[in-house]
Amino acid sequence: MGFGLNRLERQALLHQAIEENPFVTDEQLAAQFSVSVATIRLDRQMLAIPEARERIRRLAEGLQDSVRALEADEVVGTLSELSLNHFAVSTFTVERIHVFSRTEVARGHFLFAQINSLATALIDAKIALTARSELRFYRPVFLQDTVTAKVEVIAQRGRVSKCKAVSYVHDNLVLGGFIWMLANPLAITERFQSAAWVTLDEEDMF
Amino acid sequence: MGFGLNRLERQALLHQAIEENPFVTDEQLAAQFSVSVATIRLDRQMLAIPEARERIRRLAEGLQDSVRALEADEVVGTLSELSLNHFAVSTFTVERIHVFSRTEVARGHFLFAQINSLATALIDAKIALTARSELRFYRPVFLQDTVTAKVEVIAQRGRVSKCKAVSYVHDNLVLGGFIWMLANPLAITERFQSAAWVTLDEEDMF
DNA sequence: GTTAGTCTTAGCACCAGGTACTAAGTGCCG
DNA sequence: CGGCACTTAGTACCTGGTGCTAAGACTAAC
Repeated sequence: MGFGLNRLERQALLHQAIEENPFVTDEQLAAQFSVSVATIRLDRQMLAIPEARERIRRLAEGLQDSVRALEADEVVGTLSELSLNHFAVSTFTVERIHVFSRTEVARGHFLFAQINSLATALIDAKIALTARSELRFYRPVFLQDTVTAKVEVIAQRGRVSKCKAVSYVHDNLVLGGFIWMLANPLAITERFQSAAWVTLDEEDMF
Repeated sequence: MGFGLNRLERQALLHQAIEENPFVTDEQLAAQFSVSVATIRLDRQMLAIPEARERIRRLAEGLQDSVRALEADEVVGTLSELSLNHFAVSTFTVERIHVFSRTEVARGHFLFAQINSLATALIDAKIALTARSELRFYRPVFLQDTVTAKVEVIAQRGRVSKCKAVSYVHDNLVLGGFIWMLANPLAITERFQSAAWVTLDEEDMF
């Protein structure tokens, strides 16, 4: 592989190879292209491609960022309005990872996740968990669409808040229904001992 | 910070510190805990914590894996049984990214995602979309728990399948309810022109 | 053919962030 | 006081690099 290439050809392929597998070392690349390690290093320098350890570190940092973003925001989508215990609005742009590759239609659970995150942020409590949901999915959402969701508290009984949820793409209703949130469930750390949670029955779900 | 600790205290905090920031080097840790680099190395060895470069590499590899998994699978969780148009079972182990960091309780939308993915896989059609859901969340699920979900077609009218959905951790009911799936929606590519989809009304939702 | 220029290579010193091991403290406990 | 757990310093070695210089190979122009 990679014999009889001139410098420009090799550099183009080099770029590609590193993109494909960022974990590859200069030594492996040298073997792959039948040149010396020194040549690979010069090529990398010309192409401004960082060394393997740096490439790996950047990958890992990207991951770190996304994990942190998820932890920090607690919201899928970007929160644009928030009035605690009243209503909240977020927008969410559908990316490649959210769609069925064949049809470019967003998977339903991402639409649910937006609503669910929004409802979690809306409840003014240290901890808020989803207790129930009733949702209708009216229209498919496509790659690149921006979905605007609004969740609104419409009733509250004890620790349970009933919220009305809707989401739109432009003026087209995408999803609508209700989601019930439970604030500060007792004894959350006593795994599956949390009686207060389990005993919520239909009566509590107004 | 970190003065006057004995070995066990220091090792516990060390574990925590590295988990929080996997990019930290032994030198930084040594400074943080006011001990020598050698001590940190011995501690890491005892705790079987790999070196910084290895930690970073694993993070980066995990990222690659997870991106691929999401693109490849189409299913959140691992499909363990599938009888098309009849029932399907999957398991899903709750990881760090799925939980609220404070409480280590899984976010509701991941539980939904498991059910939704399973229902999508279950319907024997080129394309299947979520049309409606009614779910109760009975118990919180924690980090490291393995959730087993079953979705079962209980009725079918035209292109709509009504499915019963449940998920458990061991024998504890976590989530239960119904999800309606729409098979082969017409004109899916005509964005928001898909009349057949929008005109589904309550009548169709048996 | 010679010469100039480009491209490639080898060799060397140096670096961070380690591993693996030995030897020498240090502090506390009975 | 001895003995043991713990900590530290020091050494040699490792990988996957950087940065530099000097030398060789090839080509193209004169």
